[in-house]
Amino acid sequence: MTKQRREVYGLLLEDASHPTANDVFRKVQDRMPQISLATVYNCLEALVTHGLVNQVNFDREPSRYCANLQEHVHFHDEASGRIHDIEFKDGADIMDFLNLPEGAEITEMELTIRGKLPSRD
Amino acid sequence: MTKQRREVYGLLLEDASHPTANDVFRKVQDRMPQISLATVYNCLEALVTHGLVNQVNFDREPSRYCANLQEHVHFHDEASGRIHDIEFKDGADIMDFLNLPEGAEITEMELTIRGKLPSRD
DNA sequence: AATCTTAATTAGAATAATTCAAAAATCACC
DNA sequence: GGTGATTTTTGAATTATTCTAATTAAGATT
Repeated sequence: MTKQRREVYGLLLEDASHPTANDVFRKVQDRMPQISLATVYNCLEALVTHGLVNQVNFDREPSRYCANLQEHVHFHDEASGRIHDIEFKDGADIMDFLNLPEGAEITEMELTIRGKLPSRD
Repeated sequence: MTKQRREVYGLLLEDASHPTANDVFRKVQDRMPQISLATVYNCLEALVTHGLVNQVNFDREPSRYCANLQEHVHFHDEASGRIHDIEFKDGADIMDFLNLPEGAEITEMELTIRGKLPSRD
């Protein structure tokens, strides 16, 4: 854990907006003006490979990063453009939904939903 | 529907391997040597926007295209590198699995699974 | 404290998928 | 068959990300 990694990680812990590498770069620059974009990419990669952070890909958009390690689904609100974390219901198992061939093993799964959230007035 | 679009579409109907734009380009070239990669991209885009073809994104890999319009899930077999289409069980509704806020509307969803399929000997 | 070793950061160039722009070709319709 | 609109082509541009080489920093060792 270097200064830079701690800074990037700290930012992700506070900021649940699923920022891109560039977003992270701009925000971290406030506190470490000399940091480079490549370092931000390196830090994010290190955090991801060490399992502290998840990399989230949506369509062909730039990757986003989030420090919410609990298993969850991403909901892209079309109105606001924001991404929300949605949890599974208790006891829900995706295997129950799918016609998976006998003996298939799931390593990892990613579910992304696009839609509209009710506007809260 | 132009010659090129028909060719690209025909290929996708026959080829369920979820080819990338480049794969499509190389294969279509056999029958239309003068076609350009940009045209393949244009054709794919046209087919996608007209709803004949789905664009599938997995992590940061190149987009893949498939003409299977039935709602399905993509299973990335880590052993073979191949992508398989998996269908939902009858009557399965993803809404039943998720703690979605009241009133949320789903426009579109994409589920991708990484894992191992049993090797068939 | 000085030095050695290793790993991380930096800056900038390189890469790869995709998109864009302009000119040429093709198509649909009169 | 001509005309206007749309596509294709070619090649250049863009953008996110990765790579490279050089520098710097961080510990460990004397």
